[in-house]
Amino acid sequence: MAYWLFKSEVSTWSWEDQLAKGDAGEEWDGVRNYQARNFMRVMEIGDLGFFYLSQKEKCVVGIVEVIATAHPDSTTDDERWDCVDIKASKSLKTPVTLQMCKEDPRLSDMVLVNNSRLSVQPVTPAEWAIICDLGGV
DNA sequence: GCCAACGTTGGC
DNA sequence: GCCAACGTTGGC
Repeated sequence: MAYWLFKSEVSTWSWEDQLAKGDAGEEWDGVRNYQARNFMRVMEIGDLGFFYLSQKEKCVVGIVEVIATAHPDSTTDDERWDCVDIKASKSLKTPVTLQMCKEDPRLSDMVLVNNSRLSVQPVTPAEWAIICDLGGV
């Protein structure tokens, strides 16, 4: 099982939007970046991911679970783009901010800290455990 | 609102 | 296949 991080903006797709979808989940569409797409292509059902808000909030607010492996993105006819389906698993008790990640030396190698532009990224088991701890889950 | 970092496009 | 130009993202 692997760990990931999904980035969104509140104005596009908020954590509340994701929660509202319940166990049915929703496809993580709109990704137009090869690196991000390649990560989605190797995801497996049951993989977990952080739900991160960029721009204003800049924090991890929840945990999601992959419920469908990569399939064509329904928002485009361009066959290059695939996406997975995810459902909300749980909310963090305390959002973990980007600043907290940057200040924690154990997270200094995190992709989020070093390559802020990548919208879907891998998270190591160690990083996963640290952020869950900081988030109170 | 600015700007750095990065990705993509297209001419050669 | 290289690289300049351009567009986008996201932190500050």
